[in-house]
Amino acid sequence: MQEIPEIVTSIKQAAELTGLTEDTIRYYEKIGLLPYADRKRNGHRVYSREQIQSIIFLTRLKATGMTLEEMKSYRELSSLDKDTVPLRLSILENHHHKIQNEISRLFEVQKIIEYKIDHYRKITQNPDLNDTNCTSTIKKDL
Amino acid sequence: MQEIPEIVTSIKQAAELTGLTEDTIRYYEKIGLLPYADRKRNGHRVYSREQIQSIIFLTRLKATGMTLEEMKSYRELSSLDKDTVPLRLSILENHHHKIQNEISRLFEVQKIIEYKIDHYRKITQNPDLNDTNCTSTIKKDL
DNA sequence: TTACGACTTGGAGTATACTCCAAGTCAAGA
DNA sequence: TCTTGACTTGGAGTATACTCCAAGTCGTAA
Repeated sequence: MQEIPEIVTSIKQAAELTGLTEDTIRYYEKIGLLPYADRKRNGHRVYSREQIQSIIFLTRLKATGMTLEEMKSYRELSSLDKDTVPLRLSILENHHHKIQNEISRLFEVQKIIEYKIDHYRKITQNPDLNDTNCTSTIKKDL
Repeated sequence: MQEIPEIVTSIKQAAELTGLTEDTIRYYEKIGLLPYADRKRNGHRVYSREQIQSIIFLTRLKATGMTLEEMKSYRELSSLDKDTVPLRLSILENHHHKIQNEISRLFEVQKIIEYKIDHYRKITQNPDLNDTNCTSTIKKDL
């Protein structure tokens, strides 16, 4: 992780720090996922360290399968008052739950893939094995 | 998981068994991800148990983020001869690797979310806490 | 025989998330 | 002053993965 300066003075730098493209950052602002950024006198965007960190957090949520709309709801609530804390909490809990399921699913598929890899390894290491036989076993679930 | 009959005689049933919609199954066949299915005399699609299982395996790969194009490449290789085994193997190994990374990423985000949930819980359980203080800590990375 | 329901086809339309472009502005250096 | 480069905007275009629709076919039940 790069050091994030106190103030980020160009969209290019913001893109580098967040891993998004400049276009994507502008797009996120356009659809209201990111708040309208402050501009310099010449109209160029400026970001505080906190803003950059909040963008990075969004990219993490995105990486876990949250849609832009869901992130938007969450962000909109975050900028409101105390009353929304239970709502924010439930969004996070909900998402936590989804990720847990996702992780379980991934582990299951991982096991299936490992089983297949094993079969293919056996075939390559022992070319005398009847391929028809092996692949048909594998082909059962492709 | 439902029992899969030896022969599945309607696309509706195939959809129920695989969790896809009828339209999606037709779409997959249209783009060549699924082989052209046998038809009854009236033109309706029929599937063997093995074909249903292979569709289910595809849905699992998809759930792990494999694109339709990647699945298509894999499937096309699977229907070819022994020479493609090393290739199939490398596709699987590659994907296995990707899923491993994905799982690590998910765990990391899970930790961040747990941290936030914790903070929000503290706020709700102790309403006397200065909210401004707490949310600002959280808001640092939104 | 006619109506009905379950399917068929090709093709158009949609949602999501970008990605690209043209035309314009502004500040700094030659 | 002119050019260059980094940005700005609104809007159009693209990729992926469906999703929907109109028109037609087939087999059974009344």
